[in-house]
Formats: sequence, structure tokens, C-alpha cells
Amino acid sequence: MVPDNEDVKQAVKVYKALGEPTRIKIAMLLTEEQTLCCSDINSKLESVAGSTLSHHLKQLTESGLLQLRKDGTYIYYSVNKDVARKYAPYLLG
Amino acid sequence: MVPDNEDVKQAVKVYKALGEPTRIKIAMLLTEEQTLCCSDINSKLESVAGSTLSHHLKQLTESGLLQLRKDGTYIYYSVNKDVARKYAPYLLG
DNA sequence: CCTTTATTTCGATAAATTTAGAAATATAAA
DNA sequence: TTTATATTTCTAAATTTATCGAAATAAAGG
Repeated sequence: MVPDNEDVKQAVKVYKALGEPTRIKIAMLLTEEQTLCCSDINSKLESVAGSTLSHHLKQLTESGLLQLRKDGTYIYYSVNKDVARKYAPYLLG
Repeated sequence: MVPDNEDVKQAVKVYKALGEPTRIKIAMLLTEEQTLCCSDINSKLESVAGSTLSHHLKQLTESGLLQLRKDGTYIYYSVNKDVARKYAPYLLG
């Protein structure tokens, strides 16, 4: 009967977020680097406009896969390990 | 430096396939039911045109997450457990 | 207060995706 | 061989997505 609960809805969001090359790279980058701010992520990715990166980060964050911490002008992103473990432990290697 | 190898490309395909409500339902249905043909899947899903289902199954199959076996007029789909285990063990419960 | 740096929001566009109906293909069965 | 069933391919419309540049917001530092 396939449930359609919050769990599955989050799964869809997480998988949709990861189902795009730039975004999975961001997730993998953060898995290996622990924590990075927008501009650091951008310089490691190369060739994405800031506004584009912002949209990707929003999608990843809204899925619950990324969490953020604000510090002055900077916003530090990191992977929510519980969410990664639950839906895509592949990321954690 | 985030790799961009075959592994990651398959991950993107699998996650893109699962990042859509109808498709994740198909995957979950097949996880609990083992094996079903097109028309059985369709009757359990309700409200998708045959041609639409066909596209979804194609995407899931091309990602490697589903495998199929033909038997006469019927095509039986099932989950490739190795692929599910690797990228989305969440499906296996 | 002005300037700089970091990040987001807005507006627009091109490309991709979802969806369905109709026609096509394939196999089985009468 | 005609008919019925299962599934795919084709075509097209509607929606969503990715992307960028420009403008806006936010905080820090001089």
C-alpha cells in the first residue's frame, strides 16, 4: 500500500536535491570538508553564479540534508549526518 | 576535490529517479512486493496513464535501480537490491 | 556614514520534465 | 488470421527547473 507520510515526503526532497550533478557535488564536498561557507563552496566548485549556488543550497537545506550556522556575514553549511545516514549513507562513504 | 566518476553519475541517476513521488512509490511497492508487471503496478498506483508509467519505469530501470524479466507479453519488474543497498538502503527498510 | 564582502531575492529565459492520448509493436489465444 | 492484452513510442501541452545578471539585504570595518 506504499505509505505517503512525512518520511517519504522528506525522502523525495532529499533524493530530488541529490539528483542533480552540482548539488550532489556540494553534498559530497561538505561530507569531506565538514563545514564551508557559500563563497568557499563556490570557489571549490568553479563555474556557478552566486545566485545559482544560493538556489542549490536552499534546496539542499530545505530537504534537511544540510544544516547551517550563521556567523556575522558568513553562513556555514554542513551535512546533517542523521539525515544522510537515513536516506543516503552513500554520501558518508 | 569531489570525484565525478561512474559511481557518482549512477548516484545522480538513482536519486533523480527516486526524487519524484510516483517513482519512489513504484520503488517502494516493488520492494515490498518483490516482482510485479506494468499493469499490476498501475492498478496499485491508481491514476497514471500507461504511457506515463512506462516513462517512469524506464527512468528507474535506466538508473539501475530496477531490473526486468520478460515473459511473453508481460514484463516483470523488481528492485536491484545491490543498487538499492548502495545508494538508498532506506528503500529496503 | 560609507564601503566592502557575503549572500539572497527578483526577473527573465532556455532547457528539461511530467503527463496524456493516439498510434505502433509484440505476444498470446481463440 | 483475427482479436485481445501488455507495453512502448510518438507528439504535444503544461509545468518545473537551472541558470544568470542585476538589484536588494545584511553585517563588518574603516
